[in-house]
Amino acid sequence: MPELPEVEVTRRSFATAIAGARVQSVNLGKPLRWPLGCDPGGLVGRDVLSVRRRGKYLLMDLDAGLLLMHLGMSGRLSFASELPPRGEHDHFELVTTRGTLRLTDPRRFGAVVYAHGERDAVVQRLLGRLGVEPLSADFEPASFYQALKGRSVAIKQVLMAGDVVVGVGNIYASEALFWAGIRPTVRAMRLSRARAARLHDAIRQVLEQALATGGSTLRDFSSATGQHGCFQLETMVYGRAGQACRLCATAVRVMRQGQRSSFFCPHCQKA
DNA sequence: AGATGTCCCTGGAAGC
DNA sequence: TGCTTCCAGGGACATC
Repeated sequence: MPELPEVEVTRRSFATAIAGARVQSVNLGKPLRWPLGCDPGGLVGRDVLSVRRRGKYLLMDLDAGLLLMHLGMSGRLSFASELPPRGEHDHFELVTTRGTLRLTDPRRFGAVVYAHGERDAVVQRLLGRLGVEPLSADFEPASFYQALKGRSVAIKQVLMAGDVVVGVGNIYASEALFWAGIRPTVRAMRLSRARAARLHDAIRQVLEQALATGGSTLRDFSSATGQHGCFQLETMVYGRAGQACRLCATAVRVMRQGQRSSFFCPHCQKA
């Protein structure tokens, strides 16, 4: 499932190529998570200026308005001058003078939403509460520690919520907590300054490592030009319940937190 | 305000 | 072998 590294790899794979393109037509499949929010025909003739990323959202700036795109869990973008015929899971297509951008999403948790501009209510609703970008200079240990101070829930759930730091999904949350030596159940406000700093570093390193290796995930992922990650992410705990920890050989455990699976090593990760 | 639970969807795995 | 059930997950939303 696409988390920050996969979304960023996707963005980089087509952002330059599509910049300057003019929209020629729009094709819609089955409904996605939210309606497009405009007449598809109204996009025809618009120019694509750039593609940015905020959290797990891609923002495609047009000469008038912008498109917010989210890959959900199973979404994947393709961009090419010639794509295979549309399949049953292809639910959004932007045909442009530079090529066709296509969203393939079997589970349809993804979305493409039009906004008139940055101040549009839909932008505020979707992006307004997002936390800091973990790979930016704004993500620094002191303010991260302060943000955790106000939260009484488990640290894993705070990471996943996205209002403190964005882009960290179930896989990278589990992995970062492993590297930081912190059990997923520890209440955020109970973390010491030193442990918060270790977690801050772990989040950065896990995401940067994934990004550097092409955003490979456990499941099928490829960029908009069909490139796969250059290796399968070797997880320490995620998806490894019952298997030996790669550091200490203790059996990795799995538990449920807020309807999600959390994986941890009971020896390497302390309460 | 923060915390909690629910829902959306379908492919694949597991269970019978 | 073929059916049914469960599970994966992001994140908005309603409710407390």
